[in-house]
Amino acid sequence: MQADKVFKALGDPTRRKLLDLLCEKNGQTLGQLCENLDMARQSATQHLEILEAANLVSTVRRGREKLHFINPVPLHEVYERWVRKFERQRLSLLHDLKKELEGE
Amino acid sequence: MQADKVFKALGDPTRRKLLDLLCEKNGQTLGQLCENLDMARQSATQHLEILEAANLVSTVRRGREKLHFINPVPLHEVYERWVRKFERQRLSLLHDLKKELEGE
DNA sequence: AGAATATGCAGGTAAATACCTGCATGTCAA
DNA sequence: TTGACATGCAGGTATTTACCTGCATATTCT
Repeated sequence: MQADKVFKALGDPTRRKLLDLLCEKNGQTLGQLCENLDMARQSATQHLEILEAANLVSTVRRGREKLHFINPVPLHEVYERWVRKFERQRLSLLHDLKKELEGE
Repeated sequence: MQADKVFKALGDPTRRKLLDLLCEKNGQTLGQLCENLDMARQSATQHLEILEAANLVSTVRRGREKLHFINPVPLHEVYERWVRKFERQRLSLLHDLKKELEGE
């Protein structure tokens, strides 16, 4: 997993919207995705390239079209490494701050 | 939740390291955190400000020191919105791609 | 074949980002 | 009260990012 690419990919509202669009209807072409985006096609292409580099989207060429599919695996890995770790200690981490605010 | 700030905050290795450092020992001062970072103090301050703006870190002033505490809540919210959604459909999303690769 | 369609490639710009140095302020302790 | 220490503030630079326009290539359909 490359946490860096995954988080950077998710750190942009356009790219999160692309994931949501693909979640509604997987396997859309570049053109279909662009219809929902309000930016030039080439800008959308760049966003999709970033999602692909983060392995969050896989593509398949079909004739002159390019189909885009969500790959949920990196999200799961990010969750395992970056969310569960803190989730496990959630209450004790909050307790640390509370104790300090109350004056030790 | 501000997904944008949270993901952008997580999209930098220094900031993820800061979270790991605080996870090992919560409530560290700026100076303590800097000792583990290999960059100027002011650069670390900027990273901590970004984590604080994303609400991933809360601070408490104690005399001339500033203590830093992890706040795990935004991570949990990001998980609920951005991971569980895809996790629920994980197998069907992967199936879409597999089907396409096999030629419909 | 030729026109329409879908995507790729090559730049170019403005704003954001991640660093830095230098100096100022506030706090503690002898 | 003065020196040492912890942090804050101001500004400066190089790189990355998120857009764009214009043109090229590849595929389909008539």
